[in-house]
Amino acid sequence: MTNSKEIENPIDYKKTINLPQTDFPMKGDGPKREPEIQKFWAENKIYEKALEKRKKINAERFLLHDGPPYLSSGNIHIGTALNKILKDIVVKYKTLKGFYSPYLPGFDCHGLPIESAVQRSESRAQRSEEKGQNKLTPLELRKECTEFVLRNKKSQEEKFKRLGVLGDWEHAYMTINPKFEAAQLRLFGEMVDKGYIYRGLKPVFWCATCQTALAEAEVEYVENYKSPSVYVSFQLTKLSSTAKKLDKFKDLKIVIWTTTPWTIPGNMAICLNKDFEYVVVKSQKFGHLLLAKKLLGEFNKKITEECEALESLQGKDLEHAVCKHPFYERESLVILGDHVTLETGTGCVHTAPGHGLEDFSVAHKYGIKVISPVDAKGLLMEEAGENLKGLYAHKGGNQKVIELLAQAGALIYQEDYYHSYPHCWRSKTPLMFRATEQWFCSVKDFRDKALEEIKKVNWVPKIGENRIYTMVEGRTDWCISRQRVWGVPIPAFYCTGCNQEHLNKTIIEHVAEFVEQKGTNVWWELEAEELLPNGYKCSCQNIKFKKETDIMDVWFDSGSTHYSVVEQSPDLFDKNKKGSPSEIYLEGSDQHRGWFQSSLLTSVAINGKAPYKTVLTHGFVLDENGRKMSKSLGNVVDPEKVISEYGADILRLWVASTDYSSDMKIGQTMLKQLAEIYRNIRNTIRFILGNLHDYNPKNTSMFYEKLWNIDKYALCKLEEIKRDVTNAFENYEFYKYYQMLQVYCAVHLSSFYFDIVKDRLYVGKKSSRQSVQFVLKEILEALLPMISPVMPHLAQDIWNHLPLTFNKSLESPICLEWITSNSQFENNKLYIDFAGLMPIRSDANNKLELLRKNGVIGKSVEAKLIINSDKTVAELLSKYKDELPIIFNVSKVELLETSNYSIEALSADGSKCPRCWKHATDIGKNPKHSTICAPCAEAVEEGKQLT
RNA sequence: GGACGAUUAGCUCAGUUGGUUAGAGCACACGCUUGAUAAGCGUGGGGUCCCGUGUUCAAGUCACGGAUCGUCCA
Repeated sequence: MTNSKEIENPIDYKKTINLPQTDFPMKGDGPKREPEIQKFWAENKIYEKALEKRKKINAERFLLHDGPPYLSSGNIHIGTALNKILKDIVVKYKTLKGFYSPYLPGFDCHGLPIESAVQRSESRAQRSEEKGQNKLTPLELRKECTEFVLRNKKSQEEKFKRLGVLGDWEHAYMTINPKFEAAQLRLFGEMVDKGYIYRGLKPVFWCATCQTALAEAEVEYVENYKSPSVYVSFQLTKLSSTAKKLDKFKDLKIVIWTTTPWTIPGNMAICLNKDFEYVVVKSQKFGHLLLAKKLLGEFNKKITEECEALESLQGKDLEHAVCKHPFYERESLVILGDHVTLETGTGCVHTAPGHGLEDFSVAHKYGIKVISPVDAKGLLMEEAGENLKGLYAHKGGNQKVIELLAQAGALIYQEDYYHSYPHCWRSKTPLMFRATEQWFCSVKDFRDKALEEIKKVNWVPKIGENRIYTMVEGRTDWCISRQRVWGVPIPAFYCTGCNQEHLNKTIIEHVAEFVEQKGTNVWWELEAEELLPNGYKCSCQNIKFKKETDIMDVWFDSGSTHYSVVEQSPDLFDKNKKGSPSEIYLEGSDQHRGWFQSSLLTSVAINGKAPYKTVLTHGFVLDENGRKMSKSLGNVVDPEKVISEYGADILRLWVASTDYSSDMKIGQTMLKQLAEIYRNIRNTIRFILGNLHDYNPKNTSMFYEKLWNIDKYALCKLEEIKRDVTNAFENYEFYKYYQMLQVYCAVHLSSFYFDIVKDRLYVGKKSSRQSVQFVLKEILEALLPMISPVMPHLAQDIWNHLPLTFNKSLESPICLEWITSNSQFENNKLYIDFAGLMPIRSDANNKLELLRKNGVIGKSVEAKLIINSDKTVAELLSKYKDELPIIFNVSKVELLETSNYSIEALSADGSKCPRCWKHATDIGKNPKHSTICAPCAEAVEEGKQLT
């Protein structure tokens, strides 16, 4: 080309500038495009490949063991989504970090809510009507439950996958898998072998009409139910040494109050509150009586007397005193309990351990026997005495007891009392608490060990430790039996001859072998003798047995997963490894009472150690105003709707953005904000991709020393972000990561570095452009793994649009390595200098804004700055003299050393260069390029030589 | 009713052993930009630090009491 030609055909300088080029779309369009990305992951086995990569190098294992969500529905709610996403973030991060971190999802399949849902279901009701029957056999019911559960599992699984959660979904564990059930039975066998399992009486809600035990969920409370309320006196026969001053009242009686007189035959104790003040009064009609001081006024009104306190003492002084039962030759012990209140009654609580839960647990502490002389039909039994035998407790029983009390001179007062009382949801009849034979796990036998283990676990947040510690410390024995059919059977047998119970490791192993082959249905399919080892005999020589009909508490199922899932899998568990099988459990804070505890108990029972090293808990998800979500309030946020509107990455970003250590809020305001942040992050990366389209690291000999100062500064800022983000992930503080990522992209990159570097990228010389590109590549390579755990779809999308020259031997950023620090990029001097330059830049912006307001300039680059400053600042500025116009985004910066610091902004000298848009006084200096400024002319000439 | 936790700008979060005028990003308003353009830049307004009492020279921060919300338990 010659000069003359150029004059004839003036160069279109627009074609000589390097504008961004990329196909990476500005919009994520998650609702539409995420499923395609997920399909890609599945088809190309990205999860498996990421694991394989770690397995090859024999990487250290990091096991997050999945707490199984309950399959009572096919839908997932926002809390479940949060939980699964948190887990996925952890697993993806640990994998990037270099661990072998498999994720095996699980599902909790048994239990009453499922059994009830199936019984209530429409199809079920319809069918039973057609068949003219209402009761399914256990096997029929179990079949329907199985179908129900499998349907829900499929549906939940799809929804979890749509969140972008990767894992071994194909082999997800279910608590109805025969292998799982067999392992659970074996774990139970170990506990039996250690003597932790025993049979005892416990009061349960009992419906006499249906003749069955009811669960909490099946109980309805009826308001204004009429009960006979009675005040009853118990003669004191022995005082404790701390109550000697009461010796003088020889006829002293304790007054109790109850609304269920039929439970008096079950009375074994009287419970006082240790802190209350109790008084002795003299009644004209009844002699010396003892009751709580605060309730004396009420009591006086009832008996229409004005009794006065003669003596007073604290509840604790009466502990271990003894009374006589009003109509049996039996003692009733005075005990203490915190559940005793001063709301109504006398402050002395009639305690029948067979007829009330609180009574039961407080009596348990004192080793008091449980008696319950009521049969399944609600009739008082022989033990209650000839007078009461055969009477229905709630009707004739009540009446007769009152009569007997009156005869014994123990009835002080009687009236009708209206209160809310539990009823059966099916028969609508009043319930009773009835002690029945139940199976227990004796927690007290290994409580101390469990408490010791709790202290060793890393609880995140820390407060979780107190929560579970006090719960385990104060818990009574674990009642593990349920009178249901949808669950794992308790594999016990009873001799039909002598009724002896048979439960031991050998029997259980024998049953477990059947179960492993055929599932727990076998318990209902086979006869007792078929399930027992050949020729099994009772010590009474009988060979006929009955099977236990109770099943295990569903918490025992999930509480066994550390053994029945983790320890059974060579992939998840290394038999030679010491310590807990799982690195981490991650669930909602309600699981302190649930899964964390049931898992801890079974694990300590058989292994003597906690099943986890770390337990991370999160709070609950509330609506935008901090209210609980409920259908009736209409404030439920459905994760599926969030996904169909914003995409899974936005939902995942929400998870990362909020501090889960307490309750979290979600709503449209937040989601819209998150969508904005997502867009900003996305466009920041789009800018990088666009400006790297021609970048080929192989052909670039760019060394750190050659970089501009602002580029070096950008790299040392990047090092800071890399370090801080890694710390945030290590501490599971994802909301800190979110804040950092957001500020980094919006402030450090978009509004600072990218904005000032555009000039060099678009119109600068090759070396200047490559200096920037070197930095952009470093930033991009750091952002990919940083984004990948939280927004994997975005990361994959970026990956798919990387310039061709990038090394893409991997298929997905999920398989990358986590960022490592580069000490070469750390530059403390630069960091400090720029910390000094930033406020000056801010002052300059203020001046430029004034100029803009006055209509003198539009873009900052149309201006020049004159900076007056003292020596120190002047030295700092002159150090970066050449880069100041770029840093301040103006055409020229003039420095003056004066005593005062001030900045002046003026319209720049010269005229606008049509190529770089800066104002210049050297336009046309290069005769070959008469219309553009000198640096542009140089850049254009350089470009020509390159082509 | 009991135990535990939360409460700083419209939203998400900082705020160190108590120490200047309580910060950031986003959102909002107003400008600029058409070479990141259904993007980008600049400037600005916005706070009863849940309420009350106390300790202190000094309280968002410490103590006590209360409110609201949430979880578990009864």
